[in-house]
Amino acid sequence: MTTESRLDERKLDVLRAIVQDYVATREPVGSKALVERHNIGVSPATIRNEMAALEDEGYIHQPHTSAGRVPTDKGYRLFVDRLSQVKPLSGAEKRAIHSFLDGAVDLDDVVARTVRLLAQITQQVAVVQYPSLSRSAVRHVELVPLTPSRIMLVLITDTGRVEQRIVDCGGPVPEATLADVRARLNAEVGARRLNDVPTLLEGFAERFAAEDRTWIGVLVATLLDAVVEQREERLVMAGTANLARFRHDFPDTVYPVLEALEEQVVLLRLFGEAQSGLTVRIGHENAHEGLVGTSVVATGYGRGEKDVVAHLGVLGPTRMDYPGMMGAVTAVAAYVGRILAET
Amino acid sequence: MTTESRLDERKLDVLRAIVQDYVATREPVGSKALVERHNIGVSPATIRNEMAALEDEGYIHQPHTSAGRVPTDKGYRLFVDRLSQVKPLSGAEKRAIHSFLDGAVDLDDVVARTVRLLAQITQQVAVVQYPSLSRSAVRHVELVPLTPSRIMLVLITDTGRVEQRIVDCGGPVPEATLADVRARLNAEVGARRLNDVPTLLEGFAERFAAEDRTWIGVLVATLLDAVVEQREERLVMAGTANLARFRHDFPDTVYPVLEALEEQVVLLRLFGEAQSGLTVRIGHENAHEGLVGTSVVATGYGRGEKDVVAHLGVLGPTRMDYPGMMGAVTAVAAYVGRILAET
DNA sequence: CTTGGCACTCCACCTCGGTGAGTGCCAGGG
DNA sequence: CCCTGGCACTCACCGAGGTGGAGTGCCAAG
Repeated sequence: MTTESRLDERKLDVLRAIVQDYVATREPVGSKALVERHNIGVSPATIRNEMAALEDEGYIHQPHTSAGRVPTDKGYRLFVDRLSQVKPLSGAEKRAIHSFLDGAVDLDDVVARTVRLLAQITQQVAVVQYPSLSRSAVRHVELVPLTPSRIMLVLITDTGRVEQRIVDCGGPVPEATLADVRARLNAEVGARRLNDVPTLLEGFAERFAAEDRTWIGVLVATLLDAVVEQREERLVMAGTANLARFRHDFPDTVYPVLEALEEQVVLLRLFGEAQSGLTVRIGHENAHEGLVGTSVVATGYGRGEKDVVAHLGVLGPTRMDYPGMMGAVTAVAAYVGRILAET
Repeated sequence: MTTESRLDERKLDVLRAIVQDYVATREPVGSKALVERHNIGVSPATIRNEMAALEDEGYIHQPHTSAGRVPTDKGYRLFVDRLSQVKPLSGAEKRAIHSFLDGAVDLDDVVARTVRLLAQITQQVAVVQYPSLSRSAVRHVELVPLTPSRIMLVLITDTGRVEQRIVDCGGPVPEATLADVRARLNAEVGARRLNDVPTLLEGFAERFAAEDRTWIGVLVATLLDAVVEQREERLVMAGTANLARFRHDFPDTVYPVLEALEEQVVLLRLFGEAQSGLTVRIGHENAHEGLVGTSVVATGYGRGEKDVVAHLGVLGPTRMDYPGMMGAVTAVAAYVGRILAET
């Protein structure tokens, strides 16, 4: 049948071998070298025929006549989808995750350690997204008087995130009123999802005495602002130095890549389109000019299977060790999830 | 006299011209090109003699025979110390600072915007240190019950920084007791410098009922931990992509520089040794292997002249526009200081 | 379908002068 | 005493060949 003839078993073996060798050596792999390194029981000439077919189908590509073959993005895609499996971490790496992450004191620290860890074990650029506000729930809202007429509003979420805003009330606010507002605010939104907060607080100010409604309105508005804040889709990154080590893998320079990485928007989109599970995006699939030539391996993380609060992942040249990266990313995500669940 | 002969006026002019031309063109500057671009009223031959003297004294250096001259670190040092003055920002740049920084909502945001701004106007790598805890004062300590026996401790400083810790009390704590502790805690340390907090809280737990002393002891210990936390010497960085643009200025590669920049310790030391005023550190003066070849222009910032809470600065190739960098760094520091003073 | 052989292609590397910018030195002039 | 023009010298840079080797495609035979 056609599927059999077009993706015959040995042809896939050849593709797999090409990907592995090219990832290992960064040199176009020729038919002879291939039969030497892998014990396929056929001659170079046979391999050449297979290669010609693979090239016709767009899985590999020849930089120039009389050079070996290099996988195309399509070739890597097939490799990831069908020819490889996630490589579990070594014991040493698992232990490294434990010792590295266990000392974290708060959310900032967890995120900071995670990103450095990921960069270190993958030797790539690591990106970790802060647990998104919108998917978490309110743990507590605190109102702290700074001066008689100014209040600091502190929003604490169950992911451990803390947001703060200063509210100017326009005039002095008695401590008793403040305590009342604080209590009713917490009664209203405590333990509720942030997504629901805007609905819950509709008409909140009207329940108070007329003279207080103005500043309470401002207060609520500020709180809502903090809740929906887009900026809060924050990211941290580490391991950019690793890019320089792979500079031979980029057509001319690392510059466009570094540039793309500094644009928060680009990075957020990288994750925005990602599924909650393990996602691999290869080369041109990234749909950003600076990132053709790079692949992203990402996954969601959270306090449980279903509860994805953000994403994390690594970015490197398309010529990367996909099975290894996938293993590292999933393992780190799982461990971070466990830590989040504990706090 | 000897000083006159060793640093004669024209020789300094020549050095200044060499630095300026080299910074502008990145090419070793020869005697002929120099007389053409600057209207010094002498011939190339004369300049050659001056150059030979400057080279003897170690201010400039010849990459190879029959090439022009390049300033040495010592040459840049003299240029910065005696041959240049801080270049004020253009109106457009000042306006950019305003519009960029004015929208900040909280401390994190101020820091994030500042570092991006600095990277953008200097076209170098920008580094901003978070206002250090140790130099700021307590604004408020909040205790939020999460479960009957667990409390979230939130420390708010007058620089707008917020620290949080979770405290396990081992058993249920009545709300009334908690309120009492909160009130007395704030009475004790409110508006005091963080440095003084350990002393102020000595014996704090003893003032309460015996059955509460244990958990209050834990609480105080956690608070002190947050106060002295070293990790809090945090930094943010932006503009690493600019390094790639200057890759021709680095002997072989940007890699060691990126690597050095990823080590928090290295960066902290960069600032740690810096004065509160404007500091320029050139090439080997940085005393870090990866950073020979780079210069750092840094300054302290804070809510006033005397009140330096942290540092910020830029890092780039030694071949940088020192007067411009110095102007940008001081201007940004001043503006950030003003914003801090407002909140 | 596989295999060895063969002719061909093209990159990577090296060598080798030519060119030009820049220097150091020297002797003459103000 | 300092400046200047002249002159010989040095050396990086560049482009033009020339060579070797790896790899291919095709074909005829097994």
